[in-house]
Amino acid sequence: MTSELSTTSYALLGLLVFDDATSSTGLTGYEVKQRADVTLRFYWTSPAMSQIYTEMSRLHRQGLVESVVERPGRRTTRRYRITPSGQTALTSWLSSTQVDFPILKHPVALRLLMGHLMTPDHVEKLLGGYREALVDRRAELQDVRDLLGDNPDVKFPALVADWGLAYYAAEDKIVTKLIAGLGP
Amino acid sequence: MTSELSTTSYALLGLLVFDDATSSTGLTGYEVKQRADVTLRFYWTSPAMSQIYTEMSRLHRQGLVESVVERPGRRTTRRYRITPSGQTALTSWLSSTQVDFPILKHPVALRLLMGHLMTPDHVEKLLGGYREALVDRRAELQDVRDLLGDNPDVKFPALVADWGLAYYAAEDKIVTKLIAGLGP
DNA sequence: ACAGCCATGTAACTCGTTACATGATTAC
DNA sequence: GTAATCATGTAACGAGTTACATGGCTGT
Repeated sequence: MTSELSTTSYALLGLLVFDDATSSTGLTGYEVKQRADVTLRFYWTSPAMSQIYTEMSRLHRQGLVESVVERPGRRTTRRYRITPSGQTALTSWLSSTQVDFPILKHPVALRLLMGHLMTPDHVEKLLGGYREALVDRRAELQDVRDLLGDNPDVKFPALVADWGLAYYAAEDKIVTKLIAGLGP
Repeated sequence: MTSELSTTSYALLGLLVFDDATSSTGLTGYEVKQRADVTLRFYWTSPAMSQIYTEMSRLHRQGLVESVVERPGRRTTRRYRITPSGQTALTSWLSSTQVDFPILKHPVALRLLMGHLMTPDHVEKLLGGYREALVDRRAELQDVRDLLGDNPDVKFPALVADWGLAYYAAEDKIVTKLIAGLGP
């Protein structure tokens, strides 16, 4: 019955697991998207709203999440919570599956490859623009990191955020050197 | 006429540009795949064979590449070369398009996020396994880098390869620290 | 003769996106 | 009252993968 799920499905299930720990009534699709935007976005992807909803129905169909419909006013809101079956599925995915090597889709590096078709000025602008974007990204992730603090409940998310921050720092250093060494 | 192409299309066009500089008769789809495997793979993706062929027909339909059919024996081989129109398209893509921030799909970081569902031993194995994979990857890229040498024709590919090597080195450092700091 | 590489393509399918469509609630 | 945010879903499409199907050429 539990046919193969995509990694993204498991990622979303992971978000629900964290919510579950806070013994809440669950998350709406909308809220799942918000969580994804501050976590998954940095080292996986934050799926589009439409995909979140499709993914939630899929998980529900497979019994990995349960949904409760709320009607506080006139609006219908559906809250999702992970089920014990979902917990099991997630844990077994964590332990059993072979872990793929990360995939990097780097438009800047791709363009730099063809640097001989650009003016030196243009190449420098390309890399400079990337550095700026990197600074912004890093600041966004730093905000997330600050939010996590040293709360032991989110020890691992904090570790991952630190990882991301170190990665952005390294990338910044590399690109700075790259720019400096362009002339000769 | 030149409707929007995907980044992957331009990446493949980029491979043909390098081949063109060597004034060859062009590349077969099969050879394009081989080139992609040693360059694009590290910072974009190396498309499946089937996609290479589809992409080549698309580029051909749009006049960005020309194809020559060879029949040395009984087998039909089609070689692709970039056209002046393709050169223009590539150059204008390089200068005009807004450059997206890199996308990282990191299965290891994603799993670490849910570290509280794993045993400490398992977490360590996860990260350790990643470090090993990283070493392999790095060696593969180093081979490519060595091939490029200091030939000025491939100055930019060499720069990008160096970038990749520095990235893998940084990642290795970060993960090593991460493993060391897991206990407390 | 047999393995392994060279070579090309189609078909079915999945994942994910954007566009479309709709409407309630909240804060100013 | 009106803009922003909350909230949910469907439809059409694109990009990319695996599976399928076919066969020539080369080295041992």
